[in-house]
Amino acid sequence: MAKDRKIDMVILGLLAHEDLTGYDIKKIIDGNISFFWKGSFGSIYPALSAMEEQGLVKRNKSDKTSGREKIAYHLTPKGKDVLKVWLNEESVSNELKYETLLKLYFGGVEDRSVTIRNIELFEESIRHDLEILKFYKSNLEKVLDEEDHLYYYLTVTFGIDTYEAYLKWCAKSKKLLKNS
Amino acid sequence: MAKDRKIDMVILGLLAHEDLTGYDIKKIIDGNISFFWKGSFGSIYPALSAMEEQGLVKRNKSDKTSGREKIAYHLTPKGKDVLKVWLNEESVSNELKYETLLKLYFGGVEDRSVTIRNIELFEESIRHDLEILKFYKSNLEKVLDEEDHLYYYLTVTFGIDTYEAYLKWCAKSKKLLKNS
DNA sequence: GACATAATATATCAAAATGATATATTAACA
DNA sequence: TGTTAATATATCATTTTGATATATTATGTC
Repeated sequence: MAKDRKIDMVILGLLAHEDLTGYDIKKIIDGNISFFWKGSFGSIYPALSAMEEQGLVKRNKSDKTSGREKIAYHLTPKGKDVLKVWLNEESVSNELKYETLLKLYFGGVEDRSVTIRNIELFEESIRHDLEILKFYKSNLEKVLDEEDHLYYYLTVTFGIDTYEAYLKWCAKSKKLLKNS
Repeated sequence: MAKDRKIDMVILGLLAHEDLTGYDIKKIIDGNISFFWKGSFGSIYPALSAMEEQGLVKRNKSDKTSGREKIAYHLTPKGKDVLKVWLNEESVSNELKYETLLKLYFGGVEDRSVTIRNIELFEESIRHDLEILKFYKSNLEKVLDEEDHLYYYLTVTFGIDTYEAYLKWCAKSKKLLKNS
Protein backbone atom coordinates (compact mmCIF):
# COMPACT_ATOMS: atom_id res chain seq x y z
CA MET A 1 0.00 0.00 0.00
CA ALA A 2 1.15 3.54 -0.66
CA LYS A 3 1.05 6.14 2.10
CA ASP A 4 -2.13 7.94 3.10
CA ARG A 5 -3.16 10.62 0.67
CA LYS A 6 -1.33 13.80 1.67
CA ILE A 7 -3.52 15.86 -0.65
CA ASP A 8 -6.39 15.13 1.75
CA MET A 9 -4.73 17.20 4.47
CA VAL A 10 -4.08 20.07 2.07
CA ILE A 11 -7.76 20.13 1.13
CA LEU A 12 -9.04 19.76 4.70
CA GLY A 13 -6.68 22.48 5.90
CA LEU A 14 -7.75 24.92 3.21
CA LEU A 15 -11.44 24.17 3.78
CA ALA A 16 -10.96 24.88 7.50
CA HIS A 17 -10.43 28.51 6.52
CA GLU A 18 -13.09 28.92 3.81
CA ASP A 19 -15.38 27.01 1.46
CA LEU A 20 -13.73 26.22 -1.86
CA THR A 21 -14.20 24.48 -5.21
CA GLY A 22 -11.60 22.10 -6.62
CA TYR A 23 -10.49 24.85 -8.93
CA ASP A 24 -10.10 27.30 -6.03
CA ILE A 25 -7.95 24.73 -4.20
CA LYS A 26 -5.69 24.34 -7.22
CA LYS A 27 -5.31 28.12 -7.45
CA ILE A 28 -4.23 28.38 -3.81
CA ILE A 29 -1.79 25.48 -4.19
CA ASP A 30 -0.26 27.14 -7.25
CA GLY A 31 -0.31 30.50 -5.51
CA ASN A 32 0.77 31.24 -2.00
CA ILE A 33 1.73 27.74 -0.91
CA SER A 34 3.51 26.75 -4.14
CA PHE A 35 6.95 27.34 -2.64
CA PHE A 36 6.45 24.44 -0.24
CA TRP A 37 3.72 22.30 -1.83
CA LYS A 38 2.49 21.11 -5.21
CA GLY A 39 -0.70 19.36 -6.31
CA SER A 40 -2.60 18.66 -9.52
CA PHE A 41 -6.24 18.45 -10.57
CA GLY A 42 -5.74 14.75 -11.05
CA SER A 43 -5.35 14.32 -7.30
CA ILE A 44 -7.65 17.10 -6.08
CA TYR A 45 -10.94 16.04 -7.70
CA PRO A 46 -10.65 12.33 -6.84
CA ALA A 47 -9.68 13.26 -3.27
CA LEU A 48 -12.72 15.52 -2.92
CA SER A 49 -15.00 12.71 -4.11
CA ALA A 50 -13.38 10.16 -1.81
CA MET A 51 -13.56 12.45 1.20
CA GLU A 52 -17.17 13.31 0.44
CA GLU A 53 -17.94 9.59 0.58
CA GLN A 54 -16.09 9.32 3.89
CA GLY A 55 -18.05 12.25 5.27
CA LEU A 56 -15.04 14.52 5.75
CA VAL A 57 -16.26 17.21 3.37
CA LYS A 58 -19.68 18.12 2.01
CA ARG A 59 -20.94 19.78 -1.11
CA ASN A 60 -22.50 23.20 -0.58
CA LYS A 61 -26.05 23.67 -1.76
CA SER A 62 -25.64 24.81 -5.33
CA ASP A 63 -26.81 28.35 -5.92
CA LYS A 64 -26.51 27.88 -9.65
CA THR A 65 -29.23 29.48 -11.70
CA SER A 66 -27.59 28.92 -15.06
CA GLY A 67 -24.55 27.69 -16.91
CA ARG A 68 -21.56 25.71 -15.71
CA GLU A 69 -21.84 23.88 -12.42
CA LYS A 70 -19.60 25.06 -9.61
CA ILE A 71 -19.12 22.63 -6.75
CA ALA A 72 -17.94 24.30 -3.55
CA TYR A 73 -17.17 22.16 -0.50
CA HIS A 74 -17.14 22.80 3.22
CA LEU A 75 -15.58 20.90 6.10
CA THR A 76 -17.66 18.57 8.29
CA PRO A 77 -16.93 18.15 12.03
CA LYS A 78 -15.52 14.71 11.19
CA GLY A 79 -13.22 16.30 8.60
CA LYS A 80 -11.99 18.81 11.14
CA ASP A 81 -11.22 15.98 13.57
CA VAL A 82 -9.12 14.18 10.96
CA LEU A 83 -7.24 17.41 10.31
CA LYS A 84 -6.54 17.91 14.01
CA VAL A 85 -5.31 14.34 14.45
CA TRP A 86 -2.85 14.88 11.60
CA LEU A 87 -1.67 18.21 13.05
CA ASN A 88 -0.86 16.43 16.30
CA GLU A 89 0.99 13.51 14.72
CA GLU A 90 4.70 13.64 15.40
CA SER A 91 5.81 11.93 12.22
CA VAL A 92 6.36 14.18 9.24
CA SER A 93 7.79 13.43 5.83
CA ASN A 94 9.41 16.34 4.10
CA GLU A 95 9.85 15.16 0.54
CA LEU A 96 12.02 17.26 -1.64
CA LYS A 97 13.27 16.66 -5.14
CA TYR A 98 15.65 19.43 -5.97
CA GLU A 99 16.53 18.95 -9.62
CA THR A 100 18.93 21.89 -9.35
CA LEU A 101 20.90 20.09 -6.65
CA LEU A 102 20.82 16.86 -8.63
CA LYS A 103 22.37 18.61 -11.62
CA LEU A 104 24.91 20.18 -9.33
CA TYR A 105 25.82 16.80 -7.84
CA PHE A 106 26.49 15.43 -11.32
CA GLY A 107 28.26 18.58 -12.49
CA GLY A 108 31.56 16.74 -13.00
CA VAL A 109 30.17 15.11 -16.13
CA GLU A 110 30.25 18.44 -17.97
CA ASP A 111 32.38 21.57 -18.06
CA ARG A 112 32.25 23.93 -15.07
CA SER A 113 30.54 26.57 -17.19
CA VAL A 114 27.46 24.34 -17.42
CA THR A 115 27.13 24.19 -13.64
CA ILE A 116 27.75 27.93 -13.33
CA ARG A 117 24.98 28.52 -15.86
CA ASN A 118 22.65 26.22 -13.90
CA ILE A 119 23.41 28.06 -10.67
CA GLU A 120 22.64 31.33 -12.42
CA LEU A 121 19.29 30.00 -13.63
CA PHE A 122 18.46 28.89 -10.11
CA GLU A 123 19.53 32.30 -8.78
CA GLU A 124 17.25 34.10 -11.23
CA SER A 125 14.19 32.07 -10.33
CA ILE A 126 14.86 32.39 -6.60
CA ARG A 127 15.37 36.13 -6.90
CA HIS A 128 12.04 36.35 -8.74
CA ASP A 129 10.16 34.26 -6.18
CA LEU A 130 11.78 36.15 -3.31
CA GLU A 131 10.19 39.37 -4.54
CA ILE A 132 6.78 37.73 -4.47
CA LEU A 133 7.35 36.40 -0.96
CA LYS A 134 8.40 39.85 0.24
CA PHE A 135 5.21 41.26 -1.25
CA TYR A 136 3.16 38.62 0.60
CA LYS A 137 5.02 39.47 3.79
CA SER A 138 4.31 43.19 3.64
CA ASN A 139 0.63 42.48 3.00
CA LEU A 140 0.38 40.01 5.86
CA GLU A 141 2.08 42.39 8.29
CA LYS A 142 -0.93 44.67 8.00
CA VAL A 143 -3.39 41.96 9.07
CA LEU A 144 -1.45 40.05 11.73
CA ASP A 145 -4.25 40.55 14.26
CA GLU A 146 -6.12 37.60 12.73
CA GLU A 147 -4.62 34.40 14.14
CA ASP A 148 -4.63 32.49 10.82
CA HIS A 149 -2.58 35.24 9.22
CA LEU A 150 0.16 34.79 11.79
CA TYR A 151 0.69 31.25 10.50
CA TYR A 152 0.68 32.35 6.88
CA TYR A 153 3.21 34.99 7.88
CA LEU A 154 5.47 32.37 9.44
CA THR A 155 5.51 30.23 6.30
CA VAL A 156 6.35 33.30 4.25
CA THR A 157 9.24 34.28 6.50
CA PHE A 158 10.47 30.68 6.26
CA GLY A 159 10.54 31.09 2.49
CA ILE A 160 12.26 34.46 2.62
CA ASP A 161 14.94 33.30 5.07
CA THR A 162 15.77 30.16 3.11
CA TYR A 163 15.71 31.92 -0.25
CA GLU A 164 18.12 34.52 1.05
CA ALA A 165 20.39 31.70 2.24
CA TYR A 166 20.14 30.17 -1.25
CA LEU A 167 21.25 33.42 -2.87
CA LYS A 168 24.25 33.73 -0.57
CA TRP A 169 25.19 30.14 -1.38
CA CYS A 170 24.86 30.83 -5.12
CA ALA A 171 27.27 33.77 -4.97
CA LYS A 172 29.77 31.80 -2.89
CA SER A 173 29.58 28.71 -5.10
CA LYS A 174 29.98 30.58 -8.36
CA LYS A 175 33.08 32.24 -6.94
CA LEU A 176 34.50 28.88 -5.88
CA LEU A 177 33.85 27.36 -9.32
CA LYS A 178 35.51 30.29 -11.08
CA ASN A 179 38.60 30.65 -8.86
CA SER A 180 39.81 27.20 -7.92
CA MET B 1 1.32 11.44 -20.26
CA ALA B 2 3.31 12.04 -17.10
CA LYS B 3 6.69 13.74 -17.19
CA ASP B 4 9.87 11.95 -18.21
CA ARG B 5 11.18 9.68 -15.53
CA LYS B 6 13.40 11.78 -13.27
CA ILE B 7 14.76 8.67 -11.63
CA ASP B 8 16.50 7.92 -14.94
CA MET B 9 18.75 10.96 -14.50
CA VAL B 10 19.58 9.99 -10.93
CA ILE B 11 20.65 6.54 -12.09
CA LEU B 12 22.58 7.77 -15.13
CA GLY B 13 24.34 10.40 -13.03
CA LEU B 14 25.38 7.92 -10.37
CA LEU B 15 26.55 5.39 -12.98
CA ALA B 16 28.69 8.11 -14.58
CA HIS B 17 30.84 7.96 -11.46
CA GLU B 18 30.93 4.20 -10.83
CA ASP B 19 29.23 0.92 -11.68
CA LEU B 20 26.36 0.11 -9.34
CA THR B 21 23.58 -2.37 -8.60
CA GLY B 22 20.00 -1.28 -7.96
CA TYR B 23 20.61 -1.83 -4.28
CA ASP B 24 23.74 0.34 -4.36
CA ILE B 25 21.75 3.10 -6.04
CA LYS B 26 19.10 2.96 -3.35
CA LYS B 27 21.79 3.16 -0.67
CA ILE B 28 23.31 6.29 -2.20
CA ILE B 29 19.87 7.91 -2.60
CA ASP B 30 19.09 7.20 1.04
CA GLY B 31 22.56 8.30 2.06
CA ASN B 32 24.41 11.36 0.89
CA ILE B 33 21.80 12.74 -1.50
CA SER B 34 18.78 12.08 0.72
CA PHE B 35 18.57 15.70 1.84
CA PHE B 36 17.66 16.77 -1.69
CA TRP B 37 16.32 13.63 -3.36
CA LYS B 38 14.28 10.53 -2.61
CA GLY B 39 13.66 7.34 -4.57
CA SER B 40 12.30 3.86 -3.98
CA PHE B 41 13.08 0.35 -5.22
CA GLY B 42 9.75 0.40 -7.00
CA SER B 43 11.08 3.04 -9.38
CA ILE B 44 14.76 2.05 -9.50
CA TYR B 45 14.47 -1.53 -10.75
CA PRO B 46 11.87 -0.84 -13.46
CA ALA B 47 13.92 2.18 -14.62
CA LEU B 48 17.08 0.08 -14.87
CA SER B 49 15.23 -2.49 -17.00
CA ALA B 50 13.70 0.17 -19.23
CA MET B 51 17.00 1.95 -19.74
CA GLU B 52 18.75 -1.32 -20.48
CA GLU B 53 16.24 -1.89 -23.27
CA GLN B 54 16.86 1.64 -24.57
CA GLY B 55 20.61 1.02 -24.53
CA LEU B 56 21.40 3.70 -21.94
CA VAL B 57 22.84 1.29 -19.40
CA LYS B 58 24.28 -2.20 -19.65
CA ARG B 59 24.58 -5.14 -17.30
CA ASN B 60 28.12 -5.96 -16.25
CA LYS B 61 29.31 -9.46 -16.97
CA SER B 62 28.36 -11.36 -13.87
CA ASP B 63 31.33 -12.54 -11.86
CA LYS B 64 29.06 -14.64 -9.71
CA THR B 65 30.44 -17.99 -8.77
CA SER B 66 27.77 -18.89 -6.29
CA GLY B 67 24.69 -17.75 -4.44
CA ARG B 68 22.51 -14.71 -4.95
CA GLU B 69 22.74 -12.88 -8.25
CA LYS B 70 24.10 -9.34 -8.16
CA ILE B 71 23.38 -7.21 -11.21
CA ALA B 72 25.74 -4.26 -11.53
CA TYR B 73 25.23 -1.79 -14.38
CA HIS B 74 27.49 0.59 -16.25
CA LEU B 75 26.77 3.59 -18.45
CA THR B 76 26.82 3.31 -22.25
CA PRO B 77 28.00 6.23 -24.46
CA LYS B 78 24.34 6.75 -25.40
CA GLY B 79 23.44 6.93 -21.71
CA LYS B 80 26.12 9.52 -21.10
CA ASP B 81 24.77 11.60 -23.99
CA VAL B 82 21.27 11.58 -22.50
CA LEU B 83 22.73 12.67 -19.16
CA LYS B 84 24.62 15.55 -20.79
CA VAL B 85 21.55 16.74 -22.69
CA TRP B 86 19.61 16.86 -19.42
CA LEU B 87 22.43 18.73 -17.66
CA ASN B 88 22.29 21.38 -20.37
CA GLU B 89 18.51 21.78 -20.33
CA GLU B 90 17.44 25.10 -18.88
CA SER B 91 14.14 23.92 -17.46
CA VAL B 92 14.25 22.52 -13.96
CA SER B 93 11.45 21.49 -11.65
CA ASN B 94 12.23 21.69 -7.98
CA GLU B 95 9.41 19.77 -6.35
CA LEU B 96 9.11 20.09 -2.65
CA LYS B 97 6.47 18.84 -0.29
CA TYR B 98 7.25 20.23 3.09
CA GLU B 99 4.76 18.64 5.45
CA THR B 100 6.21 20.71 8.28
CA LEU B 101 5.32 23.91 6.44
CA LEU B 102 1.89 22.57 5.58
CA LYS B 103 1.18 21.93 9.24
CA LEU B 104 2.49 25.37 10.07
CA TYR B 105 0.21 26.96 7.46
CA PHE B 106 -2.81 25.28 9.04
CA GLY B 107 -1.63 25.98 12.59
CA GLY B 108 -4.62 28.19 13.34
CA VAL B 109 -6.86 25.13 13.57
CA GLU B 110 -5.20 24.10 16.82
CA ASP B 111 -3.67 25.76 19.86
CA ARG B 112 -0.33 27.56 19.46
CA SER B 113 1.38 24.94 21.59
CA VAL B 114 0.78 22.35 18.85
CA THR B 115 2.63 24.46 16.30
CA ILE B 116 5.43 25.20 18.74
CA ARG B 117 5.79 21.46 19.33
CA ASN B 118 5.88 20.83 15.57
CA ILE B 119 8.56 23.47 15.11
CA GLU B 120 10.58 21.83 17.86
CA LEU B 121 10.31 18.44 16.17
CA PHE B 122 11.49 19.99 12.91
CA GLU B 123 14.34 21.72 14.74
CA GLU B 124 15.48 18.44 16.28
CA SER B 125 15.58 16.58 12.99
CA ILE B 126 17.35 19.44 11.24
CA ARG B 127 19.91 19.71 14.02
CA HIS B 128 20.56 15.97 13.69
CA ASP B 129 20.92 16.08 9.89
CA LEU B 130 23.11 19.16 10.10
CA GLU B 131 25.67 17.21 12.12
CA ILE B 132 25.80 14.57 9.37
CA LEU B 133 26.22 17.20 6.68
CA LYS B 134 29.07 18.82 8.61
CA PHE B 135 30.73 15.43 8.87
CA TYR B 136 30.40 14.95 5.09
CA LYS B 137 31.86 18.41 4.58
CA SER B 138 34.97 17.81 6.66
CA ASN B 139 35.58 14.54 4.83
CA LEU B 140 35.14 16.10 1.40
CA GLU B 141 37.47 18.99 2.22
CA LYS B 142 40.33 16.50 2.38
CA VAL B 143 39.75 15.22 -1.15
CA LEU B 144 38.73 18.35 -3.05
CA ASP B 145 41.46 17.78 -5.63
CA GLU B 146 39.18 15.34 -7.44
CA GLU B 147 36.77 17.34 -9.60
CA ASP B 148 33.69 15.22 -8.78
CA HIS B 149 34.23 15.85 -5.06
CA LEU B 150 34.02 19.58 -5.61
CA TYR B 151 30.42 19.14 -6.77
CA TYR B 152 29.54 16.88 -3.88
CA TYR B 153 31.06 19.51 -1.60
CA LEU B 154 28.86 22.21 -3.12
CA THR B 155 25.66 20.24 -2.53
CA VAL B 156 26.74 19.64 1.06
CA THR B 157 27.41 23.33 1.70
CA PHE B 158 24.00 24.07 0.18
CA GLY B 159 22.47 21.77 2.76
CA ILE B 160 24.46 23.25 5.64
CA ASP B 161 23.66 26.85 4.71
CA THR B 162 19.94 26.20 4.32
CA TYR B 163 19.71 24.08 7.46
CA GLU B 164 21.39 26.83 9.46
CA ALA B 165 18.85 29.29 8.05
CA TYR B 166 16.08 26.87 9.11
CA LEU B 167 17.38 26.77 12.67
CA LYS B 168 17.51 30.56 12.90
CA TRP B 169 13.95 30.73 11.59
CA CYS B 170 12.83 28.13 14.17
CA ALA B 171 14.21 30.16 17.07
CA LYS B 172 12.67 33.37 15.76
CA SER B 173 9.28 31.78 15.08
CA LYS B 174 8.99 30.08 18.45
CA LYS B 175 9.73 33.41 20.11
CA LEU B 176 7.04 35.12 18.03
CA LEU B 177 4.47 32.46 18.87
CA LYS B 178 5.24 32.70 22.57
CA ASN B 179 5.35 36.48 22.92
CA SER B 180 2.63 37.98 20.76
C1' DG C 1 -22.32 43.25 -32.78
C1' DA C 2 -19.01 39.70 -33.93
C1' DC C 3 -14.93 37.28 -32.79
C1' DA C 4 -11.10 35.77 -30.42
C1' DT C 5 -8.78 34.90 -26.37
C1' DA C 6 -8.16 34.25 -21.51
C1' DA C 7 -9.95 32.68 -17.23
C1' DT C 8 -12.96 29.62 -14.86
C1' DA C 9 -14.34 24.88 -13.87
C1' DT C 10 -14.82 19.72 -13.77
C1' DA C 11 -13.18 15.39 -15.20
C1' DT C 12 -10.29 11.59 -16.92
C1' DC C 13 -6.11 8.87 -17.98
C1' DA C 14 -1.48 6.88 -19.07
C1' DA C 15 2.79 7.02 -16.99
C1' DA C 16 5.49 7.42 -12.94
C1' DA C 17 6.48 7.09 -8.06
C1' DT C 18 5.59 5.60 -3.37
C1' DG C 19 5.72 2.59 0.27
C1' DA C 20 5.04 -1.84 1.52
C1' DT C 21 5.87 -6.59 1.16
C1' DA C 22 7.82 -11.07 -0.53
C1' DT C 23 11.74 -13.80 -1.19
C1' DA C 24 16.46 -15.30 -0.76
C1' DT C 25 21.42 -15.01 0.29
C1' DT C 26 25.35 -13.69 3.03
C1' DA C 27 27.74 -11.73 7.09
C1' DA C 28 28.17 -11.08 11.99
C1' DC C 29 27.77 -12.55 16.57
C1' DA C 30 26.92 -14.94 20.43
C1' DT D 1 24.48 -23.86 15.98
C1' DG D 2 21.07 -20.40 15.76
C1' DT D 3 19.62 -15.77 15.16
C1' DT D 4 19.64 -11.34 13.66
C1' DA D 5 21.12 -7.74 10.42
C1' DA D 6 22.60 -6.51 5.97
C1' DT D 7 22.55 -7.41 1.13
C1' DA D 8 19.84 -7.90 -3.10
C1' DT D 9 16.07 -8.30 -6.60
C1' DA D 10 11.32 -8.01 -7.61
C1' DT D 11 6.36 -6.96 -7.54
C1' DC D 12 2.02 -4.52 -6.51
C1' DA D 13 -1.88 -1.60 -4.92
C1' DT D 14 -2.40 3.08 -4.17
C1' DT D 15 -1.28 7.70 -5.07
C1' DT D 16 0.33 11.47 -7.88
C1' DT D 17 1.73 13.73 -11.97
C1' DG D 18 1.18 16.09 -16.07
C1' DA D 19 -1.46 16.27 -19.92
C1' DT D 20 -5.63 16.60 -22.29
C1' DA D 21 -10.70 16.98 -23.13
C1' DT D 22 -14.71 19.60 -22.61
C1' DA D 23 -17.58 23.50 -21.58
C1' DT D 24 -18.84 28.07 -19.73
C1' DT D 25 -18.07 32.88 -18.69
C1' DA D 26 -15.55 37.26 -18.90
C1' DT D 27 -12.79 40.52 -21.39
C1' DG D 28 -11.06 42.86 -24.80
C1' DT D 29 -10.89 44.65 -29.67
C1' DC D 30 -11.92 45.40 -34.49
